[in-house]
Amino acid sequence: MGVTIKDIAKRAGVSVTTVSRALNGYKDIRPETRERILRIAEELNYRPNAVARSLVMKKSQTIGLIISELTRSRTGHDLTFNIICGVNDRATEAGYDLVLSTTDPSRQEQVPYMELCRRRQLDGVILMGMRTDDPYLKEVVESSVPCVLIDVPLVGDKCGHVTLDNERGARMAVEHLIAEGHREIGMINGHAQAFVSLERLNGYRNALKEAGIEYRPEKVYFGDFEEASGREGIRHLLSRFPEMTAVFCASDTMAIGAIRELKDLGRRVPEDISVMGFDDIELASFVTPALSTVSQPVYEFGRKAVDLLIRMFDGEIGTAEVLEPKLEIRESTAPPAL
Amino acid sequence: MGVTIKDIAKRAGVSVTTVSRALNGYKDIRPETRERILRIAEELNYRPNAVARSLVMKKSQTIGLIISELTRSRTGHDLTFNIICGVNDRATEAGYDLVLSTTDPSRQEQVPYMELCRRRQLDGVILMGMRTDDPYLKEVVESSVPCVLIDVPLVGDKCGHVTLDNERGARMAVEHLIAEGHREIGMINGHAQAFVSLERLNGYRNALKEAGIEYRPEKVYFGDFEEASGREGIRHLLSRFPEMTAVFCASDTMAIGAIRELKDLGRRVPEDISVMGFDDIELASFVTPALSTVSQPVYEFGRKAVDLLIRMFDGEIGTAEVLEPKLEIRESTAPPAL
DNA sequence: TTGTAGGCGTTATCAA
DNA sequence: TTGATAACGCCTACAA
Repeated sequence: MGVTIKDIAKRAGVSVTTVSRALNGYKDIRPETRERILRIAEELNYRPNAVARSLVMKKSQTIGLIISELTRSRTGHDLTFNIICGVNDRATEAGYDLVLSTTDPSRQEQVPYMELCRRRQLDGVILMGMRTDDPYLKEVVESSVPCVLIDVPLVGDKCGHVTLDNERGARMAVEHLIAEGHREIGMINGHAQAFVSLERLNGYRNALKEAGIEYRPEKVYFGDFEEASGREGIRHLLSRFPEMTAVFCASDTMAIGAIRELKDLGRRVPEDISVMGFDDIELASFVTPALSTVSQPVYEFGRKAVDLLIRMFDGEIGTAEVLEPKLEIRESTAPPAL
Repeated sequence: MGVTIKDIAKRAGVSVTTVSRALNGYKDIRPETRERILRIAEELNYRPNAVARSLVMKKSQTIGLIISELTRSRTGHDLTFNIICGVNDRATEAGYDLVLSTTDPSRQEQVPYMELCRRRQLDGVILMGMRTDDPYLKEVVESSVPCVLIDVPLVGDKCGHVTLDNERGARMAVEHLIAEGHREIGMINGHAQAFVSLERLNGYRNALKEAGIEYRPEKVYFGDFEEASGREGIRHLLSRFPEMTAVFCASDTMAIGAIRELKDLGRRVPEDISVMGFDDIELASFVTPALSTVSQPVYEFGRKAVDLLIRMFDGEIGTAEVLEPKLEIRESTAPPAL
């Protein structure tokens, strides 16, 4: 079907070796023959067969993007999508193809991600959406194929990660609330199986501490990043701490849930209570009131992940890429009423 | 590095042929040897090398998902993402890997998508985001690799598509407006290079016609699906037809733009003017007022696309899969004021 | 500067 | 029921 170097060789009256050399830009070849071969390749509209090449080179020029529970959670959509874009753009620029794959906790047991790597001879892998209790995690670190984790702070010889300075982001958010005069600040956190939850909690605590405000664990509700848990969280917190004037949420989705619940409860945002989100998803600026939040450069996450991976291909060891958050103050936060 | 059938053969004291047969479930093999081989494969943690297999089988068990301008337009994100999910889920179920690829109009010239197909020996391709004037279109139809187009109504021997009944969707939307009592209805359409724009325009015209309302081309503004053009569109229309009491937009994003512009103009939605969207993106139910719109089963688009592709692998010819829209009435539409 | 030969891991065609 | 042997398309010593 397709044109092969054999066809070119025949037509050019040389051996396949020579064709291969010419095509791959080797210099031990007479300029004339080289020209001729290139011309013929052009004429025949030759395209190298990446599959055959991969087989012999043991490199596929392909990186895998493995996403845990792609479809499942509604929350991550915006984030996930932008990371995909970043990964895709950078990979394309660098001449790599991208294979997309997903795992469910259930499916993971049976078909570990390493299988994909070996099966397709992936040069490297980017993983996102993994929980701290994910059975894959150890497999990843021990693995011999270079991998980059998103939001999982592991570093190894051939394993790096890119993440946000989540502690700092959370701290900035709470500091802002404090600067506006709040002192009774609750937190609706993500689930404890996400690294970012822990880090954001630290940021919350540190901000309180610096301001001389006592940290009380009961003021932190653990949700699951989704809207419903934002609603539950705010009700839970409010029933116990009616004096609360502000709440910091570990995701915009939960913040939106909280705002909606507050509306149902007849409380005004931000007049009665300020709500701060995290992520800066597209929705954040469209809801009413527009959400104050912490913005993460997610598209950049994707690009950096590919960069890091490629550097590991070139022999570097894994590193941690920590990107900076940015505070995005909109309408859902304000000084507390007197 | 990896375990190959050769290793298994050696260990089992048989030839690679036998191993291959055993592994692939051929039946002309003695049960004992078969068991033994399987056991050894298990012990050695053997994984077939898909690359080698692809080379000889001339099939890669891989389908390509090619998206035009993935990053570029903000509009399609939600739609695009859900289609990706659908494609991914169905492909995984069916045992296909997915390679993601994007094209820019600029890049398209140099690296036609066919190259990817040949390079990676893709079994088939799903294309989305293509415009009617896309130079690729003819390449696609002429191509020998099976392909499925999203929202481009082409059918061929090895080419099918999945789309929405856009005419019907638009008609339903406008009929609803008419049923509520509107007679002065404008339209903010997408750009003319999208097939869906044409079909939605037809739906708008047909609904008017059936209701005995004169169709006037000047009442249709051609935008580009993005928010800004929704703002422009509504201003343009309103300046010419101040009597307008409702507007039908060919995308939610434009509808949201229109609503925002109306707010800036001091007009209330839906009291002063009703706004109907199209797509039912996530945002639609979160904005204020919540958007009345036409919902498309995008996730299903993705799944159907893969289904269709696989059927073509099995010898069927390309067909058209037309899915049904659903009206989603929320708060942005209401009967006109007297 | 060029060609020969071998191999990458699999499957497939024939014999045996 | 099994095993040589030859592909698949490409790359790379090694030889010429």
